[in-house]
Amino acid sequence: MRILLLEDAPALGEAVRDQVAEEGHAVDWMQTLGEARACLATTGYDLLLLDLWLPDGSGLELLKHCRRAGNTTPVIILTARDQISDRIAGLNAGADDYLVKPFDLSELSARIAAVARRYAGNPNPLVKVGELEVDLVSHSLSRAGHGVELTAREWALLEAFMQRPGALLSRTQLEDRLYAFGAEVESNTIEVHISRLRKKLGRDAIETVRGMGYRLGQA
Amino acid sequence: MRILLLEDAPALGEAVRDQVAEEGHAVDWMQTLGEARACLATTGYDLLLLDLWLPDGSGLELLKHCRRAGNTTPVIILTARDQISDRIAGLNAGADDYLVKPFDLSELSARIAAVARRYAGNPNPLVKVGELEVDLVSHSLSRAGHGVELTAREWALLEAFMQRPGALLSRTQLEDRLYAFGAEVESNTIEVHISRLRKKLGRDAIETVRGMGYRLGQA
DNA sequence: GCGATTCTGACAGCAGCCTGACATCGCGCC
DNA sequence: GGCGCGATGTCAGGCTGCTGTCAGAATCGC
Repeated sequence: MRILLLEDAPALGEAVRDQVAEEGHAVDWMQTLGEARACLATTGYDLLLLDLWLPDGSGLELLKHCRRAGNTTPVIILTARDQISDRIAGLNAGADDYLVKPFDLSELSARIAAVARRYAGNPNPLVKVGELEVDLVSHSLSRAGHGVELTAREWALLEAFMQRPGALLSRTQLEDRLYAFGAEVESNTIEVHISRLRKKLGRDAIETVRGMGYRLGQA
Repeated sequence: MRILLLEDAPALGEAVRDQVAEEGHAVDWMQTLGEARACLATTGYDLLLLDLWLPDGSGLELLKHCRRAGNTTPVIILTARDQISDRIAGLNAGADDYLVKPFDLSELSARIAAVARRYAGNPNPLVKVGELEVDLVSHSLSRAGHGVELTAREWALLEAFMQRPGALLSRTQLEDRLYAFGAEVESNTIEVHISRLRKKLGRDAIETVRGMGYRLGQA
């Protein structure tokens, strides 16, 4: 396959390039958005490996632009640390998979192989929290193997928790997350939504910290 | 097979010619409408590869002319990127498939192979979703074994869903997909098209996720 | 036991969605 | 050019069920 690698860190870029090349793929390694854009305009690729944070912009922009243009080339995102928010944004923008830095080169190989297979009908990547399996692409969710439907607000709540795993979120933080600026909410809306979420996810899925807020259970 | 390639850009034309020739097909590469017309008049082809924008006119004219004359030779259109209107016009004019520039030569090979298979009487690979069978190559579709005709917009919608199986697509994503940049759409066009698609595909084919978007049913 | 806090069932209002009807546009045909 | 037809965009009326609100019950900490 012909692969475009966009990664500004020299050490990592070189390592990835060598690894992938060794497996028989043709790799074009670019270090800036501009270069990558130029390559995309002139060459067809079978796979894109995108770092999100680059000196001249975000790889997300590149991805969105491609998708808007009808380009369906598979994309694997390389995110810094455990920025689930980045992953969510990436998958929403049309990425197929993601890898968290630092990653094992053999894991990268596995994902590349998986992407190749995906065209044979493999499922979307899943994020697991306890007995929950979250599919950020299809916005679907299963609990202990059984499908669960969420409403828009419930999904937004769950996303808020997933972006900062294990974090304690105050009611105010959650409100800021669910409602646009200025849209003040009175009463105990958040509590009600937490209650509804618990009914669907299981009572222990969300832990109450009295006087402080809520936390997504790690059980 | 004997293939007529009509493409005025020298670099691309040469690359395509070499690639296709390498796969054992006979290629006649022409750079103007006039030349191509002359070839068509004197030679029988198994496949036409048409660029739409040429120095002396539009490949569309050639295509329409052929179809009007009862010529059913398979046609693959090579469009500049983002020109969705061109694609729609091309398909309406009787093209069998299109490729968006820049495209991967291997993708071109795949499409040509698909044409060759059909030519040899073998069916294209079908994608099945529920009771639907979709042939993305020949742009044909059947529901529960019975053929279904879709309009251009309906195809574009269905394609968007098929390219990311199971994904939840927001109204905005779908709009980006159906309409070129800048062509702002007001009102509930997407909803209406979804409704029309459902009428043809069956009510359960497309699932509504209130407040978030739509998903192609997996049933 | 008592106050503070949180949970949850019930309900009404309305945002979001569906769909039939109509206007418009482009295209082919005569 | 005139005509007919199908595709597409727009709109409005009607319906569904999400969502915010409230109040009473339950729980917690002391």
